[in-house]
Amino acid sequence: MARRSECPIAYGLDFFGDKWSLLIVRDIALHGKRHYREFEMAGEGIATNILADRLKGLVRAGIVEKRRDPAHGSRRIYRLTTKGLDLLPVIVEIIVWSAKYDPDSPVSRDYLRRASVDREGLLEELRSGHVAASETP
Amino acid sequence: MARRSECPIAYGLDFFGDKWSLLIVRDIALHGKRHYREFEMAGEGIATNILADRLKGLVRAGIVEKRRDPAHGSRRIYRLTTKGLDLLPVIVEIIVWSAKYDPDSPVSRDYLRRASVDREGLLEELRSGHVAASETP
DNA sequence: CGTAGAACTTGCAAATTGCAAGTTGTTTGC
DNA sequence: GCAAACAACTTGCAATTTGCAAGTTCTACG
Repeated sequence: MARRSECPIAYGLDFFGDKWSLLIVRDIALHGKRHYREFEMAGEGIATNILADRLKGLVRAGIVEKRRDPAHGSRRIYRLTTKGLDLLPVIVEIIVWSAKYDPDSPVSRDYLRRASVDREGLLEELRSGHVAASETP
Repeated sequence: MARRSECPIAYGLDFFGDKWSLLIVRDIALHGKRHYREFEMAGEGIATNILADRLKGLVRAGIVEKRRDPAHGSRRIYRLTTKGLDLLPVIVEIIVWSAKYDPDSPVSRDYLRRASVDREGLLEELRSGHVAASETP
């Protein structure tokens, strides 16, 4: 994949600039999902071939890591790498923006308050418990 | 456009979840561009029909506002609304992420330092001088 | 009036997406 | 230990979207 320009925004969008990739990151980071099946069931109704394609892209980009499930050999476990967890600030800002402009937003006032008053604390909390297996010492 | 789910991230991505929309916002917010022609020339080589389509979408979404250029009647001026300016935090976080992971990132160390140490000041500075005409009192 | 510049629109081929069905590799139940 | 059941994909194909090139419209400007 040749990059479009030197721009950092274009660089990022080349990895997650589509309607699905960040939703997969959200499922892992915010909803604790780890299996293919769970992503498929995630509410937005992603097509299974697109899901496979996006997961492949995220793994290739080093944002997500794929492993066998030690308990069930036919299952795979998907986790965020540090690079993937570092997308949390982007995701939080999208949440804040949407909460402001979506008249039917489900985001609580408390969450928004915390995002502005205790941003680092919120991010730290979201990060906790999400260390990819290959990156544990 | 029916929304995909109640999720705030999906809500946002329905507006700017593609490879081009945020680059147009970037051009206006960070590079001071205002005319169709300038967007076309912006380095990434967007196709003219796609540009027209994205601009239409951004205007419909209330993120960008379109006006006649008082000086040249055949020109149009595109500006960010408050809703569009509120995307700056998202853009800044994408810049920070890309700077960390792009080995050829052009983002200066000073910029990154400021983004973490003086986030609000940086955002305020980026916002300045970008009030859409229809929103000025 | 004729030419130019800016902002699009249109036509069409190529690529991507979405849907449905099929395949492969475990694991579980009898 | 063999059959049915999962889980994770892959494949085929129609529909939509993208990208490229060329054309159109609408104010200037000389």
